[in-house]
Amino acid sequence: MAKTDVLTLAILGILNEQPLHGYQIRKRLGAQLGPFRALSYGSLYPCLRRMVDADLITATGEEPAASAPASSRRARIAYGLTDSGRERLAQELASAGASSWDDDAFDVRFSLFTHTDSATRLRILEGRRTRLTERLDEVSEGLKRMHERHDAYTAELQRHGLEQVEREVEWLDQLIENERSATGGDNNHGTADAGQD
Amino acid sequence: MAKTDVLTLAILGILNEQPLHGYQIRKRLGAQLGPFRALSYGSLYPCLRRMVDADLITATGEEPAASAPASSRRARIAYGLTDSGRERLAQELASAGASSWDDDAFDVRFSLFTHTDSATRLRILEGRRTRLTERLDEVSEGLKRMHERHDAYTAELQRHGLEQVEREVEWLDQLIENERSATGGDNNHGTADAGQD
DNA sequence: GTTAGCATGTAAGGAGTTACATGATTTT
DNA sequence: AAAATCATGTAACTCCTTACATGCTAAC
Repeated sequence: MAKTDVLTLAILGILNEQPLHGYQIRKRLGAQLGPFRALSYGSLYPCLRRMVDADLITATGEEPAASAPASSRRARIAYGLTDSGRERLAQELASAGASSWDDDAFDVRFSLFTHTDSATRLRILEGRRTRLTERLDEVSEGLKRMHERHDAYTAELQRHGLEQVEREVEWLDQLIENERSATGGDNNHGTADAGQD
Repeated sequence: MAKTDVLTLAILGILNEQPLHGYQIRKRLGAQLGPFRALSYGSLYPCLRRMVDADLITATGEEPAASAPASSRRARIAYGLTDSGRERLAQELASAGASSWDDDAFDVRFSLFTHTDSATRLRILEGRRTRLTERLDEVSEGLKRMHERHDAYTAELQRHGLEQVEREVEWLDQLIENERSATGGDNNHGTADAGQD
């Protein structure tokens, strides 16, 4: 099973809704994953190229119709998923490995939750939660063993960092709770939206 | 004026207090900048090498004393600042350019605030605050222009991201206020701790 | 005596950015 | 007609990680 990196997955998710140009993919990515995470073209286009080579997407050059042959517009390439790409996306959406809750992967997986089944959503949220609390523990351990104490500013930086992580954990707790109560009911939407129809 | 990257600055700051081995520098870095940010040796040692070449630090091999010539212990290298290194650190601590409030540089600068004068601290905090509110604005703009709406999960991710940034701004506001009231008084400690004594 | 932690390094490679190079379309 | 935005791409470079290679020292 070929490895799918985070960027590839994000693009697969975006193109699942509709074919788009490279430029538009970039904007979408920026809009979905926040103000940061704005990817450069120097990263995007080579990735699209690789995806075409791997037969996950097709590049459709907009060929000027017979109507206006004179104004041959510059290549505007629309990228769309192949069957193979749709299959790969479905595969990834059903998985919940460590790479789903890494710092850089979690938000991409989360932004695809509408197309993920409830059980997988829960596993990812819990995995992420465990990852964060592990970190919290590491810091506490580190603080205990630290012989040389921090100055006031360094301590404040540390305190603030811990607080941010704690809040993230609370956020996850809420989401997990919601997910659990929804599962008890009837709501399990989107299970196979990415699959074959 | 030679450019000082973030890692170099962090090391300069750590070695200003006492000479340390590479291994210890790494631990310190991890302890000061949080559980993440743990640097690999593959990054650290080449940087130390560059710093030695640039005459910012000296590498002192621990030579076995006459007492125990048999157990010639493996090279344990203590790194310490040169005068040139101390000068460079003082220079950096007095500056407050854009590179002081970038995501990856801000916490390093902050962890050195004890050795930074009050005016510079204030400028850095304000610069960081401006950077963050600019981001907040960008997102709002983006949301306004977005035609295709987000699904519930993507919206939640966005909301949470904004909330985290807002909290960071509140944190900065507190720090800025503290800094202002302290300046009014007498407190301006540490101004030239890194300078010549 | 064996595991865990201390200690130093190199080589290969991954994932991304910046700067460059080009040109079309829409808005002001 | 100028400016902004849409649009595609490449080459060089930066920064960092992983995997490897080596060996000492303290604790259990």
